[in-house]
Amino acid sequence: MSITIKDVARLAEVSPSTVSRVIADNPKISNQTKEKVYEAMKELNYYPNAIARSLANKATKTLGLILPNTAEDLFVNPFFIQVMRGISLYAQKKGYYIMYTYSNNEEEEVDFIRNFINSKWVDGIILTTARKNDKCISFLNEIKHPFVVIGKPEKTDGILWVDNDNFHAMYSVVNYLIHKGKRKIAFIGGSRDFNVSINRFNGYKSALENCGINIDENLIEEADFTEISGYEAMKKIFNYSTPTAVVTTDDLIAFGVLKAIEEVSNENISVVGFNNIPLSAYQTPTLSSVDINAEKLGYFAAKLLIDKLGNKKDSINSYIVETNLIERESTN
Amino acid sequence: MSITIKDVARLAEVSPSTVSRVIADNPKISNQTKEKVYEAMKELNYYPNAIARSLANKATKTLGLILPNTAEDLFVNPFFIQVMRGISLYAQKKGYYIMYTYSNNEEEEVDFIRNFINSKWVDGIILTTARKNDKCISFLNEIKHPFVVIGKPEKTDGILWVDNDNFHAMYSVVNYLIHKGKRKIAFIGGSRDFNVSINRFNGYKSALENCGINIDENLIEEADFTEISGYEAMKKIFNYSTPTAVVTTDDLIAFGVLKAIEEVSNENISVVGFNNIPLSAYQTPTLSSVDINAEKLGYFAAKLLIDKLGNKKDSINSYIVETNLIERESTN
DNA sequence: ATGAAAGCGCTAACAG
DNA sequence: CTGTTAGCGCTTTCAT
Repeated sequence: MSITIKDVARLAEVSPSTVSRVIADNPKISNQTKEKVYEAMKELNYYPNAIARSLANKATKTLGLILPNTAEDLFVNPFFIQVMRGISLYAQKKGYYIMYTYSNNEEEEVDFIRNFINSKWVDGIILTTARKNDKCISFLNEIKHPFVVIGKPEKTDGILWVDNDNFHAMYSVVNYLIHKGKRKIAFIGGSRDFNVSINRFNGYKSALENCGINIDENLIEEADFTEISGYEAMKKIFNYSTPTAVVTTDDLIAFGVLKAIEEVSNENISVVGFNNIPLSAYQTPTLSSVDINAEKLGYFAAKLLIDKLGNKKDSINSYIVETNLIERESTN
Repeated sequence: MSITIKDVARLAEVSPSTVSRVIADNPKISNQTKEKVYEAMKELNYYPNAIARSLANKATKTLGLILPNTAEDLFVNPFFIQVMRGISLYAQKKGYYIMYTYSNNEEEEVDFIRNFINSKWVDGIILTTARKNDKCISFLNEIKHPFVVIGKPEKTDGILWVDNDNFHAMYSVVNYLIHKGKRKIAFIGGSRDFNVSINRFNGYKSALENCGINIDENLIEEADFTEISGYEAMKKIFNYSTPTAVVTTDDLIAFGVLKAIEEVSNENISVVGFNNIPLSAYQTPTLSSVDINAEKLGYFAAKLLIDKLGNKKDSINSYIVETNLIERESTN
């Protein structure tokens, strides 16, 4: 009942293959017949059937997006929505579609990926996080299916990825604090299971070393991505000594730090968060935080993958997205 | 190079159609041959090609999700992420896939919908908002393509929709405040372009009327979904008089109200927000707010649509998702 | 530059 | 219960 290529062909008095060529904008079709065909398409209100095209082309122009369900801060942190929007922006430009899926754990993620690929639904996969020893990455790498990772994977050979320069971002923050006269700077970071955490920690260390400040292990704590955990980590540090500044790898952690500081009512301790979630502008004091430009991360992830799928042979295989320190009251 | 149904057929020594029937779990296939076929599939590591199935079935088992790009609170309000998760939950259960798309305005939304449908990508559409005089709804209604709306549409005949009982939710809030002894209750609502706003306003009116309290037009203001706008609306009300409570249709508006109240430092004015976004727990005072259960909205939207697509003839065509007032300091 | 025909992988009458 | 056959709508050699 749908109008097909045949109907158009009949009306335009050409063969179906000619119509197909017009759709694909094949150069060796005379402008004259092109016109005829376009008119017929318009008259019949014809739209190509994407499924049929996909079957014949063995490509769907669809990307599969793997979203984690676990991230506790999924609702507080607009990271994923921003990433999705960035992806969508580039994908739409290039006529690509996005399918998303949530999974509960790494195993399930691999299952979804396998399903996406085996059923031939997607041409490529976008992973929204890079874990230590990531099963999704190794799986995709093994079967050699096109994919891109948001976050820097451990081994990067031949893998597409986008990320902030987390080392540099933290390095800059610490440097900035040092130049404000702070020398006793504590570090409270997230789990070392995530490559981000490690990279940020290294940035912290290098900045200190570079200024000839000794690393004090007692000023370094690990926390999970919650406020309470940040609070406790700060308490621990206070038990040892009082730093003049605290850098963290996540805003929620920083919120807890602010709370702990409030209790000792010391107004001279600077605090910096990471991710610049909306809540940070609402803390007292308002929290300075590093904006990671999540939308751009998504945009370039899509670009990398789509360009690769388009067989641009010489295409680059990674992007670094810049970060910006948003200065607020907590670093005044 | 992919393994197809034919390869399986050959190995299992049956015809392709038999294999197809096994995939579709057709009841009239002997268990014996079923086993044979399953073994062959396993041995060959066969997976059905979803595209080919879709073409033959004239159905993709895919839903199209229309996300707005305009919503200013997209990043502050986890509404959409929660809705997406709810949708995904039910869809995965039923073997459905989700494609999402962002659009910049109503026109563009209609374009995306048309494209989704004409290209035959999706079996049904999920709209995440119901506007006054909604073009997407009327378009979909016209072409009679299956869809579901999150939010109650103006005319509901034959349309699938899920929503909170916004009338009742606001009615309850106002009632609750009255029983706390408040009688001079102001209302600051969002644009009447959204059906939600209208319904909530009606709930407000009814609750007052029901308790024999006269509606005072000077205590009623409209605001857009921003803090500043809420602040100004509250200022306007203060110019006229000082209410004992303020109900709003959005947390951001309520934030502005809190700020205006803080300036006159009156601690006896109760304030209630709507949506219960994470930020509300971080205000001073912490903001009481109505939780709308966004994930459930998504879940039931998917259920409604998928069940309909499954031709469950007697299936219901709307769901009401409950709301909960989360009491915090602002109503103490 | 254009047409004929085979095929992408699966499904669904129809026949037996 | 199972096989044969003809599509689903589009693309793509291979001719001409």
